[in-house]
Amino acid sequence: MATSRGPYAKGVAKRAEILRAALAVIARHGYRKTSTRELAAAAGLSEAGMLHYFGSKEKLFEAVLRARDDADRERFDAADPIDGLTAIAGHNRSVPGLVQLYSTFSAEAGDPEHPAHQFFVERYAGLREALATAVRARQAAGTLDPAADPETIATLLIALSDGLQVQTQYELDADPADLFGHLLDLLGGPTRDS
Amino acid sequence: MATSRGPYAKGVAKRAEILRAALAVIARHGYRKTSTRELAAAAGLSEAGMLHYFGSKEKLFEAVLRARDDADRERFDAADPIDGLTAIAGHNRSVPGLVQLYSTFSAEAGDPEHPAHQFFVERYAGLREALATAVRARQAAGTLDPAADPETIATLLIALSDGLQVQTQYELDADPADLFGHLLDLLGGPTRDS
DNA sequence: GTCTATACGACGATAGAC
DNA sequence: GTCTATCGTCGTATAGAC
Repeated sequence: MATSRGPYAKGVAKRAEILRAALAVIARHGYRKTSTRELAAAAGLSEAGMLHYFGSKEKLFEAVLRARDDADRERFDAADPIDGLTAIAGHNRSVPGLVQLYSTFSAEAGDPEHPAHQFFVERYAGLREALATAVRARQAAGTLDPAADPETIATLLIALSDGLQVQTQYELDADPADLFGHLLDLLGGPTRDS
Repeated sequence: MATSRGPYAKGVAKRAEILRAALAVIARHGYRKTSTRELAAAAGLSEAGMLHYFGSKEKLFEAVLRARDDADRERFDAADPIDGLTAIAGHNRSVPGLVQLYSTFSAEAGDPEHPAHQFFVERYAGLREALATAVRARQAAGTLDPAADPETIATLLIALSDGLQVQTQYELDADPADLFGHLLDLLGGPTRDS
C-alpha cells in the first residue's frame, strides 16, 4: 500500500539508488563497455544482488531510459511537445553517454524478441500521438502548413530527433536544436510568405 | 599485382565468400545474436580462420556495411543523390537484418574508441557533401526553397533516413519512401505556390 | 598465406546457502 | 534480500600444421 514506509520501501529506495549509480557509469562509459559487474560494483552490490532488482541487464537499461523520459518530461513539459522535443535535443548534448545508450538500445531492441521491444513500441506510439496533436494545433494557429499530414510530420520529427542523436556523435558541427528550428521554419512557420 | 590470378586470388575470393555467408546469417538473426562462432560455421571455417581475414568481429561488420554501401551505390546510382536516398529507403524494407546491423552498429560506434568510428565519420561527411550538392542543384532548378541552407538540409535528410530505419522496426505503418516525398514537397517542391 | 586446435579472461545469468 | 559459486557463451590471442 504505502510506498514510502510500507514493506517495499527499502526495495524501492535500493532500486532508485542502483539506477542513480548506473546513470553515472553510463554517462562516463557510454553503453558499449558497461558490464553488469561494473554496474554492481558502482552500486555496492554483487551482480546477483543487483539482478535481484532488475532481472536482467536489458531490463535495467530499460529502467534507465524510463527514468530519463520521466526526467525529460519534468524538465521540459512545454505546452507544445514540439518545443519540448527541440529543448531535449539541445539538452542531450550534455549527456552523451545517455544518448549513446538510447541510440544503441533502441536500434538493437528492434528485434521483436528483444525484452525491451514492447517498451519502444509503446514509446513511439505515444510520441507520435502527442506530436501529431501538436502539429494540428500549430496548423489551427496558422504557424504550420495546413497541407502537411499531422501523423506524417510527427513520424518525421521523431526520425529527425533519433537520427540527429546518432549523427551528433560523428563530428557534426551543427546544433540539433537549430536544425529543428530551421525545419519548422521551412514547414510553414511565421516566416512563410503570405 | 594481379588480383584475379595473382598469389592473393584465393584470399580475395575467400573474403567475398565469408562476407556473403555473413550477410545471410545477419539477414536471418539480425545483429544482436550473431556470434563469430556462428559466422565462422556459416562460412565453413574455424573462428581463427575467419579472423585471419578480418581481424575482429567489428572489422568484419564494417566490411559488411561497406559492401552494402557499394551494392546500394550500384543499384541506385541515380543522377540525384536525394532520389537515391529515397530509393534506398524503400529497398531497405526487404532487408531488415541489414538495417538492424546498420542502426545498431552506427549507434555503438559513436564512441570515438570504437574501431569503426572513423568509418562512420568519413561516411557521414561524404554523404553530407553529396546531398548538399544535390540540394543546391534543386535550388538552381527551382524545385527546392532557396531559403534553405544546403548543408542543413543534407544533415536533416541523413538524420531522417537513419531515424526512419530505427522507427520502421516498431510497427510503423507509413512507407519511408513516402515520407521522403512528403518532406521534399513541403520543402518547396513543384507543388509549392508561386 | 591459409587454417586448425587449444586456451583464456570477461561476460550475463542461475542455483542455492544464509 | 543478498551472497558465493558456478555455468555456458562470448570475442580473441597464440602456436604451429599445412
